[in-house]
Amino acid sequence: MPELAEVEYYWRRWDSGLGRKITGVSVHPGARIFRRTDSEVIVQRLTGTVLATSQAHGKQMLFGFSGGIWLSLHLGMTGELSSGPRNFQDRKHHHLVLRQSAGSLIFADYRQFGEVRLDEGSDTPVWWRELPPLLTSPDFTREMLAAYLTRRAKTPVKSALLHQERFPGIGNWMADEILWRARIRPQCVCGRIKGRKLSDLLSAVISVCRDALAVIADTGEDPPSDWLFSHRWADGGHCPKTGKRLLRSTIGGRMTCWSPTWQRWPRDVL
DNA sequence: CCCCATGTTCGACA
DNA sequence: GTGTCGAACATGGG
Repeated sequence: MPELAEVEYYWRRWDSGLGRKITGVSVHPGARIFRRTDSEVIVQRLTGTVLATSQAHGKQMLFGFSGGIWLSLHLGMTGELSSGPRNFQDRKHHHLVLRQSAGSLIFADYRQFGEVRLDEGSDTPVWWRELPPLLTSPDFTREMLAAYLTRRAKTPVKSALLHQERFPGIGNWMADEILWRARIRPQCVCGRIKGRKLSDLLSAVISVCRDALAVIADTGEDPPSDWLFSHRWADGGHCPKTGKRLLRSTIGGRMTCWSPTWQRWPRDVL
């Protein structure tokens, strides 16, 4: 699930633990999510600290603890954050549980494409500060987008939108949603997107991020049925704009869905 | 048993 | 340097 807005939703599941002490940490040693930072290190460093801050940036989340400890989480394909009772009994996929007197903060990721990382220092980790500008911030500009499209001139725009170095938080369904709003075929190579279409793409990137956050981040609910979202998962879906059959195929190794008559630009592409 | 999956990384190769 | 492809990771669902 987790793309920009779902990450925002999950990140807030740990709000109940802010300002509270970590009395213990339960881990599943050897789980793949600990491939970067050993689970024992996490237990040692976090136990006894206070969860002080939390923030999200695209698909990344960062939790700050007293004593200059930073825990960052990536949800991968199937990661989830939640809270539970103090005596929460961790089961098979609850790989990391932070214990507090008032409750438990839980990270579960059954496929374990997600990752846990620990950094130390009085300020946020350097890599965190160097993350690319959020797509909803004024620092993400038309010039930036244009430059990236030029650099990836031969790449299908669908694939380019998945690059986290330029489009932090965009995932597979958001990329399809953006191109549907901009009325651009996903196979279109980046080098062809200029002028009016560049403007369409820019506003679609920003509006899909904004709207997804507005709709999903508070409740975790799916977007409404007038988005492409709910029609793109299986063969046989219909475009909410035209009512016509959606097409699906693989681009850059990822399932892609589009509306052939609605997204008819460029006309010579497929 | 088979195939598929909202992610990322890495190696091989053009 | 750019781009593509497949594999790998671990698990469950159809």
